[in-house]
Amino acid sequence: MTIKGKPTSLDIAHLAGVSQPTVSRALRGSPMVSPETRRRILAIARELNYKVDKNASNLRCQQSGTLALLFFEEPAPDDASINPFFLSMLGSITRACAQRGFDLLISFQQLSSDWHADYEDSHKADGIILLGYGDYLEARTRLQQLVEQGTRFVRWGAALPGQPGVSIGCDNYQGGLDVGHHLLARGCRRIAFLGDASEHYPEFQERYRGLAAALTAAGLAADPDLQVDAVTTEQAGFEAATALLQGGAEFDAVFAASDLIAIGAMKALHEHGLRVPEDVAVAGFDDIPLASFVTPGLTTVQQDTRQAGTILVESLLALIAGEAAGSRTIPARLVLRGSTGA
Amino acid sequence: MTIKGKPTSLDIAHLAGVSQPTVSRALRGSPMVSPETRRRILAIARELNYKVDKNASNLRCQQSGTLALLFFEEPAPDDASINPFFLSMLGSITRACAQRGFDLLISFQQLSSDWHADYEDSHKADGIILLGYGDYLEARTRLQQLVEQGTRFVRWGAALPGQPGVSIGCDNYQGGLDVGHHLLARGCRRIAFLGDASEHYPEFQERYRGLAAALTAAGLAADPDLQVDAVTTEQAGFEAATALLQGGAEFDAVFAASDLIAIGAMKALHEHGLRVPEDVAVAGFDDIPLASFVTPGLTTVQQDTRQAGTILVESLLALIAGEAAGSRTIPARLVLRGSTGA
DNA sequence: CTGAAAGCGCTTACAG
DNA sequence: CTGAAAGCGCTTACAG
Repeated sequence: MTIKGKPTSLDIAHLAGVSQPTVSRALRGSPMVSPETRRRILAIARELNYKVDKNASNLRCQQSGTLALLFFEEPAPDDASINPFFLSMLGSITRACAQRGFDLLISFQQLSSDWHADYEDSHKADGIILLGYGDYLEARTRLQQLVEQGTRFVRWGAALPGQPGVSIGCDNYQGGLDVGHHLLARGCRRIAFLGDASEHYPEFQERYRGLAAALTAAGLAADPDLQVDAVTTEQAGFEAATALLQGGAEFDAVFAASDLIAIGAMKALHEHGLRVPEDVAVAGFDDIPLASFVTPGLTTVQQDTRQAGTILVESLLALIAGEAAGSRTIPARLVLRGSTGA
Repeated sequence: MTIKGKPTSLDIAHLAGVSQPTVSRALRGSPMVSPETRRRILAIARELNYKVDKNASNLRCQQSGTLALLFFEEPAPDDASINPFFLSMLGSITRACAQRGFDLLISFQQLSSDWHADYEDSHKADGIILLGYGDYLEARTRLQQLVEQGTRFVRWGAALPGQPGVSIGCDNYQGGLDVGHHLLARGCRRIAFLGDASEHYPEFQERYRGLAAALTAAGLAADPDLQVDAVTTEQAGFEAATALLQGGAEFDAVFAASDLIAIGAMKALHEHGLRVPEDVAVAGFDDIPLASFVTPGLTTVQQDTRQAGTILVESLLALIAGEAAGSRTIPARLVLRGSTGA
């Protein structure tokens, strides 16, 4: 007997001399199949390289065994500009999905496009993971829509009160506080902050608040002139630091809202003949792989991406299973390297 | 009329007072539907936020509208160690898929695991894109299996004669040649190569061959003692350069098989008190985003990831459509920066 | 322990 | 231009 095209469970059934449902049961490990029958079926299935058709089983079961990962980044002109931190998250999310037998569908979406719930509505995914340092105030409306439509989703971001849906994020405030304390302990007094510190970017805002709290505790105040907006790219960090230098601002340290910003800032400092850390100490946030490989190594705040990915996936699976899942904050950890003289 | 759960085409049909197939036709833009009927159906569909159930339509049409992207990297202990170059490819592949209305399923696989054709056999994907600097000789057997099973796939890699399946790669030989010529023109005579140069890694081997050809053309010879194996990580580059330095090797330039290796090597040189480019010139390969942001900027060979992603997707879609598709090589472009004194 | 039956939500000939 | 019918390949009550 020759089978044209991919084998189906009916083909296996004919070959094994049983009914098609029995094949299905055997393949799914149902206890209601005799060991002998199961063995025969599995052997044939293996020989034919049979794989259950996911479209059929998903249709029947009304679920997909797939999660969708959506990046909602600022419109980026070039493909290469994905933040390495998120790519590290991507790795751990992929792994967490695989461990639980879920596939991962990914998509890089503009904040502006009309993706909301598309993946779930079309049954392509059972739930959605949102990742990205986008403008929170713009994203908020869409998150609200998702909640109203009953879409299952979790997002990586500042886990603050009053947000729609489930957010998993690290303790940005504590991280900023730690960096502030550290820089102050190294003798820095005028600490510039590179990154948006408004409610548009709650994570950066929290980091800035942590820094400001450290300054206040030391009897100092955060100087608004030393805060320069920057999105999360080396280029933005380079430009922000350059602007600060050309504006004649005086500072002895830079706390960048992300490592990419910090690396761009270090380049600008270098080009202006300033030494790191002798003239200006620099600290970042994220601990991307390259943070330890720039010269000098970059002091930064590590976010545990492995843990983050696991929690994101587990929280989403809980939502899908109809269980409760709340927002959570994971710890941040200061990592000392040469850029602050450590 | 209230609908429980997600609306189906049958719900729309009832509401519009037509049959269910007519709804399907209208939604798919069939010309065999009167404008008036179509308008009514589309309005209702929009209002109910109806989306075609992909599982059902895929089952019916026997295709998935999805491509699978599989990374087959060396077993990596930590999630963060994905080569930024591939992540850049990931971005362009995602975009190319989206433009053509295909979804992208991704998976990070070990070379050792038993994924071959799993995605396609289970109808989860119509075809597979393979990405990774794995050991080619190990991968080869699996590629051969894929070809035999009739799986549609394309891979990024050295497009050399005699390989199973379709390979898309850049002109590694020309890139290595360009780097060699450039370093020689800067006065370098003893050029170390960091990276495996055996047939296990044909891309690296080609880069090395290019370098060797440049040396030969200048009346010099490649010194085997100056070639040190290294996989594509900063750590490996750091270790390879350190080994070279501690072994007392004399060299005035380093050509790293990838930017990550180069960045690790630069750190090692720095720690040994050697200046780049004054004491040792350094060049890499890939032009990852950070290459321009390390200090000094890294001279490297750019592979056009946008074009690569587009060609990979187009070639795969051609295979899926039953058309012929062959291996292709895309140009490499030397990018000069401070690390070679440019 | 196994089989006959129904049905998941679509798409596509086949009639009219 | 539209509808009735069949069927994609599964899974899961329901009988026995």
